[in-house]
Amino acid sequence: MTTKYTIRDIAKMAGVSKGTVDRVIHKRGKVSETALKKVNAILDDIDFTPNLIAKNLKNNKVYHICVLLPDPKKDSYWEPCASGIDDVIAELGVFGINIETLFFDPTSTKSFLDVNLAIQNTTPDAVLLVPLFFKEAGIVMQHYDALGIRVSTFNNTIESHAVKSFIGQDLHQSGRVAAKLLHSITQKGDVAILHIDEKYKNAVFMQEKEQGFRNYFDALPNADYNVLKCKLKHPDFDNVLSDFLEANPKLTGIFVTTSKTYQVADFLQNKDHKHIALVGYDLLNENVAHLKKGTIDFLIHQNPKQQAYFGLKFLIEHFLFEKDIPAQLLLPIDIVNSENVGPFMRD
Amino acid sequence: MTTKYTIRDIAKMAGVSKGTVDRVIHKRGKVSETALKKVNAILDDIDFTPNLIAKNLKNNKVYHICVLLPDPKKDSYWEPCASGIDDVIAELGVFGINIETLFFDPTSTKSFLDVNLAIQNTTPDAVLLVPLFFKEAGIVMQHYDALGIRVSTFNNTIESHAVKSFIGQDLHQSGRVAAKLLHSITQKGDVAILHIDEKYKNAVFMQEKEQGFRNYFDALPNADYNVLKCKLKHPDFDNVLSDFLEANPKLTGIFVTTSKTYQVADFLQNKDHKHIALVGYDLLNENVAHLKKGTIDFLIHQNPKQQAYFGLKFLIEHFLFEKDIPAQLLLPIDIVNSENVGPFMRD
DNA sequence: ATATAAAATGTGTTCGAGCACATTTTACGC
DNA sequence: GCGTAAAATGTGCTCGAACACATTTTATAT
Repeated sequence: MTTKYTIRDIAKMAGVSKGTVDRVIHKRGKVSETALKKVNAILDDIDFTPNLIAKNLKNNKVYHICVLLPDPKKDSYWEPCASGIDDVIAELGVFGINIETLFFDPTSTKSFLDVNLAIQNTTPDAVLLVPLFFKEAGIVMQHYDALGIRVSTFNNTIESHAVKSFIGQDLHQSGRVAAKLLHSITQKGDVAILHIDEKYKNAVFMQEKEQGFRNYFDALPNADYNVLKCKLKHPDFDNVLSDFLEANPKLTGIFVTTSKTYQVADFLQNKDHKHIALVGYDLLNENVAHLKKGTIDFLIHQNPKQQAYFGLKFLIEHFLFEKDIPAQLLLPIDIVNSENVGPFMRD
Repeated sequence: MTTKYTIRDIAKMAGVSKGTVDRVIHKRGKVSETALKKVNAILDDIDFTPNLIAKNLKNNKVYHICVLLPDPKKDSYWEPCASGIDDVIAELGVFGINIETLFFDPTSTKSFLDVNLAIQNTTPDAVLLVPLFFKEAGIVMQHYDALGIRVSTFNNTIESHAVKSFIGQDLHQSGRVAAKLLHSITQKGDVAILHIDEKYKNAVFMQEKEQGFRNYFDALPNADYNVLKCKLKHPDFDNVLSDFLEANPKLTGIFVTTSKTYQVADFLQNKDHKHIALVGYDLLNENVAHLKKGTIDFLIHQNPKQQAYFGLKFLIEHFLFEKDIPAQLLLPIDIVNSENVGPFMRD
């Protein structure tokens, strides 16, 4: 157990006043060579960490942080983020913190730009956002950079050196997890990657998952598997899928690369096929219902709640306690079946 | 955003001194009816939460908390706990906190009692412990209770009303998860529950898992499965297991109820059977090696690190920020295969 | 009415860091 | 040696809650 020193203790030990110690610690100058040496000698001896409680009390600042999410009303995938943010507030709200949550329309780049502009006008201390649109996100990141506003991102990466911190998952590995799951369930046969076109461009993320998925099967020693691929898009979703299934009777497993997995499950449960293994993404209510019925075998949980939680927590701890924000945090890729889904859903 | 009031603000609003406000808030008496009414009127109007930073600064107490674990040298299952505790210290160590980690021999009830006695003599503010031995844990819990020392437990439950807080997993559900996994992999055939006798009594936990496992298969509509059971114990581990496998040629899956799953995997990999699906517990290095080789299909992660993390964090936040400690926290039951094991292992 | 106890209320200090400002010391020119 | 600017150093107040202690008000008895 290390003794806790105060600047007053150090001042006494060095034979100077606490003002001088303070100037040395903060390198504010106006300190003679001799005094500097005396104080540094003490500081080298002991490990002094200033009392952050006292520091915060003196500071007495309410940090203002904006959180910018795609509107959960447009895509319920984002719903759990709110509870992640609430958790952070419950945890760190005792220190003065002002969190403002804002939404943009995930189908509209304009909405994204507009809301970011509004945020910039309020000059918050930091921003946590989902950089859904590559180009536009890059632009707003540069604006924040110029304004000296710290930004953290989560959910998806963008190629911008303005991004200082990212929370998310390894999507390539995520594809491998899906592959391994289908491999475990099906033993052999044809497996299909199924992309469902979203209104907004997440094609890059789907590709990363696909690559991981293929990468796994490619490396298998005996070629028991064929990896097929199918792109679905409304309104001819049902027709294309129907044709695809008829064309591939040996199909034993399907990997859906988006959270719209339930749409495939809806389709499959109406046909009375032999069971086709189904692995997809995210704990939407619709997906969980299929998971419990057995139409979906496994869901991969991308954990938007935890992503928002850590993103916000890191920012606040950075301001309050001067902690470093990790450049990247890759969260575990949670495998969920009908039996362990419970605790993941209490949000 | 709510304005932050201080006791001085309230004093001014109520037309009294901050001393009176303080007495009202802390119900210290010595306040006239009229003053009480005036202050309470203001307190009802606004929601006043005292500045916990200032409170802590005034308090200026270093809380002393003991953590008591089974010795990781005797059972490496406990190794990750240390890093969970380190995480808490990294997070909350800026407030004066003195955490002392102690170990007991998981094969010796005497060791458990001895170390607890030693802890009681140091009169810490709180204790976090693994109540491995039912009877002895119950006894020490009562001692702590009598001494007014707050205790939280994790990993396993004991029937004692002295237990105020428990962090762990739902073991019955955990057995169901294992069952569902074997069901997913094997489709049909015989499945076996395999208990490996430990030096210390965790029979009750193994039973809970067994009940969950059976419960799942019992509820399946068509009886494609037989659930078998086998108890293994050194030194005739290999013989008994060998006989069991020969006696049950239709066996397609095994559920091992302890972290010694690798011992079964070691055995299976030396026989050149057809593949028998294997599901077990915990991310010991030996287990993970088998997981990556494919000898073990799934591991259920009991997450000792997170258990220790939350157990300790709750205690500290209780003392520092007056937060309530949940009576029970059941952590997610993590399903781990060869592909998502990575992020769980960075400890 | 007045002394005196008792109750009520107000004041001032503490916790540790940070910073403004006051005070002291040093340097340098004449 | 002295004056003055500049550099160095020290002092004191602030943040908000808590609590000890000082002061004022009220109640009760004589």
